[in-house]
Amino acid sequence: MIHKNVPLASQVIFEILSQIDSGEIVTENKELLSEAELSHRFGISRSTIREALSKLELSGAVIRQQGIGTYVSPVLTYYPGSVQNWLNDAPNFIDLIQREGFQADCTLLNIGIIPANSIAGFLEINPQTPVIAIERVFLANAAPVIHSANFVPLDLVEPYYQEKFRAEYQCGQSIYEFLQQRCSSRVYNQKSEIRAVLADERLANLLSCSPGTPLLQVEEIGYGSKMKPVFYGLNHFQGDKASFVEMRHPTVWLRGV
Amino acid sequence: MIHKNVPLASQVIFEILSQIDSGEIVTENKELLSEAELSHRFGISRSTIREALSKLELSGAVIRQQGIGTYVSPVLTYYPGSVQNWLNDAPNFIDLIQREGFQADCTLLNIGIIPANSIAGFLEINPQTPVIAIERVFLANAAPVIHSANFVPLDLVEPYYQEKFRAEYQCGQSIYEFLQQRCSSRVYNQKSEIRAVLADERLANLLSCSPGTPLLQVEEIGYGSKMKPVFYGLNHFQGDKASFVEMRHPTVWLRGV
DNA sequence: AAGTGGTCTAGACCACCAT
DNA sequence: TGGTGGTCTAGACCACTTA
Repeated sequence: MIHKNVPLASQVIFEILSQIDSGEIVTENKELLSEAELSHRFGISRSTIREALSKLELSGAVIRQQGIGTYVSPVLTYYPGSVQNWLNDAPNFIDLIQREGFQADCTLLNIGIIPANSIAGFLEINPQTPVIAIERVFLANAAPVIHSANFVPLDLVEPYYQEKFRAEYQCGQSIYEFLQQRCSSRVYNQKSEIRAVLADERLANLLSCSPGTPLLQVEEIGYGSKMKPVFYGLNHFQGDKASFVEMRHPTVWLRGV
Repeated sequence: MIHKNVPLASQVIFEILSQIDSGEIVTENKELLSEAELSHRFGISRSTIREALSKLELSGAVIRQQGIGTYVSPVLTYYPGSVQNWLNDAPNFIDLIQREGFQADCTLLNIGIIPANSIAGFLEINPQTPVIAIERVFLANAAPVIHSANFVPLDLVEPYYQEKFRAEYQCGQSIYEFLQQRCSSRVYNQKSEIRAVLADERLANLLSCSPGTPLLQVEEIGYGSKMKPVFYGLNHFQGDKASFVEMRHPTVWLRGV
């Protein structure tokens, strides 16, 4: 069942993940069918199969070993049915909280236009350049768990929206959705820096915890078209309620060089 | 200057990074030469050029935009000459500390054979199965900054080494080097979970900080051949002295699905 | 020796963006 | 309209592992 206007490799990814769930194409102890076999079974060239497998490998879903075969990650075999989660890891805090089974809410603390000042460097603009600042708290079952501050250069925001953002801002929206909808900008790339910090008076107050509580601080710079910085974000997560999971692999591995 | 037995794509990656540094193939405002132009200039098929660019994109070094072009990451343009660091992100704590300009040292706290017990699940073995446990502290300019505990199933360790690990263990070695050298195992894939925690009495003592100091806790499971778990690690980083940097990008992005 | 994934080519066509 | 990156194919050969 081939759809038009959807890359074959994407459809192959979806098919492979689905059939991993149902066990159709996993021969035994996590081993996947060979590339040649998949190519034949789907009626698609091996190059395209390989492209799909590459993406799956990079997302940590499988590993491939020359001369042996392709193996399925325990993350997938532990949680069969997790295909959808695997594909859509959209970092929307509301979704993130709901996915964990909590009632999710968002409170807007502040929204306004200020000079970039100390974050000008991250956004590669002048300190006087105005940015739109958005400060929010996200709640899980009514308890605050994430504090989030985002800053977007004002000249990116579409003119019509600059006039009425106070009235029309949608609080639950992720910064990516905001950039897409209000700035016609996509985030292509993002630099994240993760640290452990203690809650100060203000954060403790906003997150309903005591000062000195451990927090995960995530500082982000998002890059849009032509590597132009489109937002700066500073987020704090309650340490005992949040964690980051990451699958790692050798990124650029140079054999012999 | 083409070498044999080294994949062309790897050589292309190296050439591209070098020539980005020297500015040869960056036309203006971070824009790279087109794929066709690179293909012609290197005398290599466009598919191979594309493979190299894919890896560079996934490592965050460039972004590509359909209909526009390929752009170089600020990480590279900010720090020209950083090519080598970009290629070798070997997670060896000693190197990591030295790279930041400190004197690096390592202290072995404990090494021994114990039953897997509570970490058996992570290693997919029985609780009674023996594992080799290695507990270390890493120091920067003589101040302890990282506490590291690693556990490797004993049956992976080569028999000859099981007898004399106490005498011959090399403390500065990363767990990856240990697995390679003493277990003939490679780590293909790794799951990392990052949290913020407070130092307890014992950790505070080992890290020369007061109880209640914020720490980054990184819990790791390394997977080797055929997705077999080869080590479990629990590391703690002094929060104010360590941070993780990560370049993100849409991992598996399904157009239209 | 057989089977696996890894590399590489040449060429075709499509989707997107600027002008 | 022309140029860019994105998709896809068919086929060849290489490198590695296991038996």
